[in-house]
Amino acid sequence: MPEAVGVRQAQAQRTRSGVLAAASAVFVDQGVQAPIRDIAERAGVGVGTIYRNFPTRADLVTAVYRHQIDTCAALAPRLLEEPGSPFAALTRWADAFVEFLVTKHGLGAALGSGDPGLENLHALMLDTLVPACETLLDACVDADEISPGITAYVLMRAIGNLCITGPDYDQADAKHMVATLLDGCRRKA
Amino acid sequence: MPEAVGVRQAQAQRTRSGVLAAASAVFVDQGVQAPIRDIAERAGVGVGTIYRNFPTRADLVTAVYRHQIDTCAALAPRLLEEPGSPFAALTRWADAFVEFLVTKHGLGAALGSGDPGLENLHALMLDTLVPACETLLDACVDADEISPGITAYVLMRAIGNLCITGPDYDQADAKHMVATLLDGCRRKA
Amino acid sequence: MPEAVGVRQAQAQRTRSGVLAAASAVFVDQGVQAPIRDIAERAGVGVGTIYRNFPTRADLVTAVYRHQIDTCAALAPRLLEEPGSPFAALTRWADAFVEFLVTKHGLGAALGSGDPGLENLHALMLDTLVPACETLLDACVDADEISPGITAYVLMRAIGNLCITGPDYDQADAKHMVATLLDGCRRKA
Amino acid sequence: MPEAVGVRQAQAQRTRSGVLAAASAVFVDQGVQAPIRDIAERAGVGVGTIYRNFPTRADLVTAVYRHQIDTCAALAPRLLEEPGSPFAALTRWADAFVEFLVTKHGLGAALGSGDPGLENLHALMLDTLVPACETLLDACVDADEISPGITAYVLMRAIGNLCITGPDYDQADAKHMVATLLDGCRRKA
DNA sequence: TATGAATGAGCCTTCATTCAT
DNA sequence: CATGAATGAAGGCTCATTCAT
Repeated sequence: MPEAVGVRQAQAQRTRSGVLAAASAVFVDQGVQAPIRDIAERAGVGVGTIYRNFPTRADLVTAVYRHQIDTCAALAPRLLEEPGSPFAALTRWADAFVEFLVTKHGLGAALGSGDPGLENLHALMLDTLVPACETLLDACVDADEISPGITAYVLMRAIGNLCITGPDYDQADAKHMVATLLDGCRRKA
Repeated sequence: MPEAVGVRQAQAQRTRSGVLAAASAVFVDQGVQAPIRDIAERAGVGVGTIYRNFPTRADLVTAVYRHQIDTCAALAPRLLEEPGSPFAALTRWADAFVEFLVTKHGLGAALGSGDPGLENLHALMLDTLVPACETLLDACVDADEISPGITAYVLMRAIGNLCITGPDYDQADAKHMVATLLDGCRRKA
Repeated sequence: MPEAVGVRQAQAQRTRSGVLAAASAVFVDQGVQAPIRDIAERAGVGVGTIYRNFPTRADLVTAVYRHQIDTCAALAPRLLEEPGSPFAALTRWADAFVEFLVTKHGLGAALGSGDPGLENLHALMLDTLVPACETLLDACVDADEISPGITAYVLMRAIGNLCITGPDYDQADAKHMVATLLDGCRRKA
Repeated sequence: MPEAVGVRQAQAQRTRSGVLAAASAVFVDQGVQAPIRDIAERAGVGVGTIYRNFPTRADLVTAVYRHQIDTCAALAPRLLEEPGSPFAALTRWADAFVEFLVTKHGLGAALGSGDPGLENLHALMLDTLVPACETLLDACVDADEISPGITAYVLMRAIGNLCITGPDYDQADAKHMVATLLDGCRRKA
């Protein structure tokens, strides 16, 4: 009964997706440290199901953000191909990255926390976003728009940190500061 | 027996100091959310002693950092009086602030976490550091060195966030990014 | 596997019952303020199991006594239907109520303590026992056997208080005093 | 220096009185289980002073109420000497006892709790109030106003229990129930 | 004698994690 | 595979009690 297997796989996939959607929602409400049980309840599954699919919290966090990270990474080459200076492309890419971060409560803090167990999210960023950012940075350096000496990783980490918002430091402030930081990277004439 | 009272007060003061030293050390190791018990053990006292001296965790955190915050605030007017541009003074003050933050693991994260209960540390910063920073910013604006539109509070929050270090993003990186951010604040000619 | 679910539910029900039995026993020994841990140990379960089934102490206390309270309430109409005067029915109902109270060390005290958190036990009594007692009292008043002016609630509180036993004031004394109180309620010819 | 000793003794006595006054006030506010520290603070002394004067909580509770208990006991013979029936004297004495109990939050509950450690308060009542009550009861029996078979101790315990008040069972209700109980003790014609 | 800082046992509560069904 | 009941470690906080001064 090969169909039966397919049905079962499809069901399993649906369960996984449901968990991811629930986790995403709960992370926005409560941050990435939310109790596993809350996520299970929101997803309408047992906690065991979450542990089966995502043995560690970091696995879950990573899976939740993987798609958006991939999307963000894929944006870089497209921006470079568009007309305009490489620095403009970098700026627009940073906008997208910031947009991603500020809409996810606690993710920035999680990234910056050095929390072991979130290392694979860290690794995911290194593997996908950093290379994407690097192409943009390299293009800027080649165009003599920014000084060399700023690595993609450090820049992204800095941007990530700037996106940790709070009561008196909101998303607009974060965007403003990121823009200011990029401006500071610019090669002066 | 006035001496006896003095002896007891001195002993109590020593205990208090020991707790503060232990807390400071534990905060570096584990962050400001470290279990009270750990701090008590490090200080060689019972948990009750901690609660007696610092009824809430925020009281303890605040006490640990108050002296350094005050010192940092007092630096601002002195830097302004020295020869050199206001922007140079701002840069040097930021250096001191960064130095303060990066040597305290987790403080930046704590400040940025919006954690209720850390509100009075927040308040302490607002009350002492923000005015200090404001005098520097105002001087820079007056000297037409930076554009208006950046508030002291937001700038400090941004600097604070940039000082959340971790593996692959160390103190040197933080300083570099802060310098870059300040450079981005500069009025272009 | 519908049986599997049934098995699990049955097991959970057995656990719940075990907790209730343990709690009942511990309440007799130590009163309703006994540590949750003691109850968990007596039941042979972890504290988490108690909290899962009974989020608050009041939930546990209420559950322990609910069955007996219901039984006691259901007795009132049956006694009224039996031959004999309404006052005799009231007396016999009070006997049953006293029997219930004196076998539960500390319940009377708990009811009389005004302890917040035991409000729903209080409410349970108001909702079930007070109406039961009221029907008896009303019948007595209608039969001109007792003077109006005594409310069911106050009478039950008084009976409850009289059932707080101790050394030198045992169950027999409590019953004697309750009988005397009821006698005092009687309309004199 | 015999005067010096006298001065010191007088000072010690004043301290003791202050503690008793503070304890009395705190007991009314918080019940007899109030933290020792609260009493010490209200008295303006250190906790050690309380422990020195009253090694156990029961010692303190007992001392607080001793004077009032003595006063209440002394009332019995005076009431008997006044014109009127012995039962009227008993009623008036019960009124005084109730008045004493209901104005002391938690004392009734404490008396009824069987709490070991409050045994000496218990003993104090046995030694002073029970004999006083006994003379009244005996006089009533002699006058054929109440049936024998009710002991002074049990009656007082019952009255004490009836004085455990709460939100919906106030002092007036307690007095009413005590009067009803006494009425129930009365010999019927 | 008086003080009150210090101690630490004890209770409460949450939640990550396991595992029998 | 999914479930969710059960577990118990972990951390918070209070307060009775001791003892050096």
